[in-house]
Amino acid sequence: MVFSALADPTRRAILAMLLEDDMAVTDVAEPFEMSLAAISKHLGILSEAGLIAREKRGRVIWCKLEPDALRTASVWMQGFGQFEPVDLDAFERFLADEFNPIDEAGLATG
Amino acid sequence: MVFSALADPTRRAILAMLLEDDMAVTDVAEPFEMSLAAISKHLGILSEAGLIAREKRGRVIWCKLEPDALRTASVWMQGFGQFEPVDLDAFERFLADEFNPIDEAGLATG
DNA sequence: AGGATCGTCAACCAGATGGTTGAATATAGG
DNA sequence: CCTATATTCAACCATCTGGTTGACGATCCT
Repeated sequence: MVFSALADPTRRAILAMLLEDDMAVTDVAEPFEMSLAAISKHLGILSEAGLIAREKRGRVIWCKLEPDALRTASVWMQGFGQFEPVDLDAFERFLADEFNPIDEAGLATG
Repeated sequence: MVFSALADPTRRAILAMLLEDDMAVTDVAEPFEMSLAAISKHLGILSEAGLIAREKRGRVIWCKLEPDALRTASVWMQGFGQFEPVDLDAFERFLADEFNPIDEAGLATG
């Protein structure tokens, strides 16, 4: 379920990282202060929700954002929001603000 | 947290009901096959997430949708969705489709 | 005042969730 | 082939979640 997947700050942080670029599982895990297995589980949940896709190349699994699921859920939510068109700047603000999942998630500093 | 609040099908069903009109707690609970106390908890979570507001008039507490929180979260999600403007019809389809929370939630039939 | 209705609170319970560790699988490379 | 790397799997654990029931406070009505 998309919303359950988004409910966890670690997973939102992962999505934010993948917004920058596709990443290998190990690299996704690197900034977090938790085990690789935990991150692997999170990636499984994100994948199950359709929010990311995983593609194996050699022994490395590449993760990339799958924006459709988010768009879909966003449509649902906008149904309640009375459809004022959304502006890009607001998103930038959130990424630098308290809504920022990176701050909430237990990221290693450095 | 908005996304945790949205993660539960009962709560999404409640939001869909409130989209129609403001409702008293008892009336919100009526179609569900669970106790009033359970619904009261759900309303507390929705309220905590800023998704609804509750106003006491006499002994009745009226619940109404608070679309700002949804708009806010929707903005965040659209940040990942590459910002194609969203159309209203899509929302209508969801309400009649598998994304419909009313079907997922344990609603009494009739 | 007294009874019925509206809603929440508190205690409790089963199952889901998010984390851990250690073993297992698959691939790359010397 | 052998070892190191990349990732998942399985078992386990603590905490959160969503439900229950029964008691309670507040309000309306007669």
